[in-house]
Amino acid sequence: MQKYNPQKIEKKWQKEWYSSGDFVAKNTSKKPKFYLLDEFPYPSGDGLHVGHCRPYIGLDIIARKRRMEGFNVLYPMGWDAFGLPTENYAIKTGVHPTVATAKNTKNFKRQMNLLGLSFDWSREINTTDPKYYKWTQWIFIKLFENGLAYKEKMAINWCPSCKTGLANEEVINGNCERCGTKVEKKEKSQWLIKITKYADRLIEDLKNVDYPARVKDQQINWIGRSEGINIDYQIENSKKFISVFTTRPDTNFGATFLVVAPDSKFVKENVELFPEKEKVKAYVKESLAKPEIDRTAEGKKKTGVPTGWSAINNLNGKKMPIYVGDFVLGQFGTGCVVGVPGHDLRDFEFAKAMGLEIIRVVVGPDGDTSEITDVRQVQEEKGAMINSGFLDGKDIHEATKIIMDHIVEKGWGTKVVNYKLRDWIFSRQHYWGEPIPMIDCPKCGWQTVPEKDLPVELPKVAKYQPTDDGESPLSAIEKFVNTKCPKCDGVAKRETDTMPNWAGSNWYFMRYADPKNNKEFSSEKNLKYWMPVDWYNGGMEHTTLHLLYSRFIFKFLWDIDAVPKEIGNEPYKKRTSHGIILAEGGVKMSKSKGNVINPDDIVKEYGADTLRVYEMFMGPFEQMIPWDAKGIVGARRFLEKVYTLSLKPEARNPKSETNPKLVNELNKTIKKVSEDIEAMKFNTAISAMMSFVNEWQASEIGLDKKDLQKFLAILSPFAPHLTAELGLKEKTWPEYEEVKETTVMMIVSVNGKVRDKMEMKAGLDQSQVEGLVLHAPKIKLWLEGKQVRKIIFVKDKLINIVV
RNA sequence: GCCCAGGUGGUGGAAUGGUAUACACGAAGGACUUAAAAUCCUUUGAGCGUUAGCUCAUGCGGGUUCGACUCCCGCCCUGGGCACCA
Repeated sequence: MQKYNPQKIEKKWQKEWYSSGDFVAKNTSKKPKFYLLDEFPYPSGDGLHVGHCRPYIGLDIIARKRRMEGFNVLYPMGWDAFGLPTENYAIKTGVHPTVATAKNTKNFKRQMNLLGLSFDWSREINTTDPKYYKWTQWIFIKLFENGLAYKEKMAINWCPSCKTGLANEEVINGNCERCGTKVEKKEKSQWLIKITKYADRLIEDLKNVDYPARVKDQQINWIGRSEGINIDYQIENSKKFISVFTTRPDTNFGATFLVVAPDSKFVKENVELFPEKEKVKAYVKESLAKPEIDRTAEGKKKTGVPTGWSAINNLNGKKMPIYVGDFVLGQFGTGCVVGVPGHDLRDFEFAKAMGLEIIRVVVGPDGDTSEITDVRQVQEEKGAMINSGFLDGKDIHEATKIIMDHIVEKGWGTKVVNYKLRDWIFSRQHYWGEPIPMIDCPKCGWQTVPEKDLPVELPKVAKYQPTDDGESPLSAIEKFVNTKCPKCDGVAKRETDTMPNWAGSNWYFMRYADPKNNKEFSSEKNLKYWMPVDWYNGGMEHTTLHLLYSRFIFKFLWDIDAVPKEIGNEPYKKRTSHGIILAEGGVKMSKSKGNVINPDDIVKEYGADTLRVYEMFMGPFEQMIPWDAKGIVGARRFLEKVYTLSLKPEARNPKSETNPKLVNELNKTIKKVSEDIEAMKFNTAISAMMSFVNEWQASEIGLDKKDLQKFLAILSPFAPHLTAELGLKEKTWPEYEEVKETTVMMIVSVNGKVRDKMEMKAGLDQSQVEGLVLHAPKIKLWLEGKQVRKIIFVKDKLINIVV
């Protein structure tokens, strides 16, 4: 008897597949196209661990099924290789990042091929290849030319450990996304991208894509749209106005003070004029020195100082003192809020801390109209108006509409929409990234590098170390920095900051359509054929980073006709997310904990097909799941069984015939597997095949030649090497016949409790079943002395007698 | 605090209104073997009972329904995201 030897057969078939070009997608085909994509990895020196493999295997199953269904499938892979670990490795060892990257990608590719993944390697891309990042730079230039890239001096998030600025999306709980260091505020001149201009469309167009609800929710939340009104209040004894953003103008009769943020424009412009300017200056200095996280960590404790100025409420002429307080954010709205302490928790706390007046303008729960002295009386979201002149008695929502129109009509303010989303800080002070292709001319200002001079290549340097003063290491290289102005030919300097590591992944999915094009980032013809991506899988951690950024950049390129209009303005039709694999015991796998499982070891011990089946069987694809070193043997045993049973003589004998019961089971299994793969329910697809194999093993005569082909076909996306070895010839996805059962197991219950199961002919109607059931001795026992009140009947399934 | 997902045997999980615990791991017993491994067979939610069988059990408490892991209301816990966003 031959023994299942995966190590031997897997090598053989991989060699065959990768040399034959079986997985190479064609740019023209009579077949319908299907573009399947998983996020490309950062090739770290540690190599792949088993967690990386899960999404690749899952999508590989779909890719293989689609090919069998007659699609021209594009399933590509590449490397998102700019980033800090490689740079840090270069700093430590002096090995150039290009060299380290080449070594790492080679290792990653070896590991991927070890799993038999059906990637089209003819389209392999690398974001650090100058031929690739030429186009990343080109996109930056287009953004600049269209007014969406600008340089501004501002307080940015600064990671003192990585020595670089960070985007808001890269700050997690006040810490650096990469290294966890507490982020500081630092004044720096930075390139920013106006993603906020696309905020509405990034929300609106989610309606047209098939993403999981949690992904849509998170993006919508992150963008944080709020509709409201900017009200201008005149400053007492002055011609100046102060503008305030509010979503609740209905409560404006209850406004008793104004608070401006320490870093707001209003403070910057007027600080010298404040009667209390010394107090204000001291407060501003103190609060800006605090890292943002410390400020919020102090929770609800409100601080502030009066400016000495007051503003006048247009509605009732009331004088409202203006304070500076750091619970107000400088970057949101106008950097200034109107305090309605009776109906906003934060305003209440501020009023209490400063001893300011509190006016009730909304009736509280149970009709409470008393003076507000306690936090629990602060009514925020519902109620009817009171003490508010012409709004009295109205519901707050109705009152909001009325007062908005009133304020606009009177010319006291304008309706506006604000977003939590900020413009994207695009400058990094590191070596290993795309140089920003801009030149600063003392005469002409910022100029783009002409397209013919692209790419601006990273110069060879001896020192990669980022500097403490926040300057990029490139700034020390005079040969790189000093250049000529493309406009006036005068002496000018290059931008020395590089792009964030998200830049290369903004558009990579389009490069796969045309990876070797030297004239365009991707040809119109190929984009029209392949885009949009039909199915994009990736990690939840990218929802408000890469996924949002790349949707934005795609929309921009669509707007400027860099991509054909007919492919639509969303890059990805469907998005799914995989759960990460945890180490045994449910903790994260990490090098420092020493609990990382390397797929190389698993393949060596059990074979790639076993690893593939196990990773798909462990649990739901989208769910986080711990690795179980013992559990994997179940997958191996299953494949062993398939191997042994497939080599049985009847499967080789053309005259043999499968018994009808097993044929029925096979049909049901094909149906289940076909449907489950589409829903990414790989775990239940495998359990159905396991059940089938158990039946197959138990039946005296096994599958015949034809049925064996069908079974191997549905197993092949999961265990492609094994099924190829067992002689799978079928290149199409098998069809199934709908199984009609002749007998059914009728569930008999009394008062909803199962009391018996009776086998009977299928298709009987209620009276026929009643006849059989009501006289059955077991049931009679339950009905004795009781009156039948009602009978519920579900055909071929269940009968419930209510007594 | 807000938004989202989840809570089922010893373990991973299955079942989206109709047989709760499929499939797999582990464990126990048995067969084969000089022995072990591998393989195969049996048992495996808890309790009561000699058996037939009965009762209880899907985080907790209510509700809807002939019937609820599944739907509704109120809690508790775990994970993820956001967080003084006016």
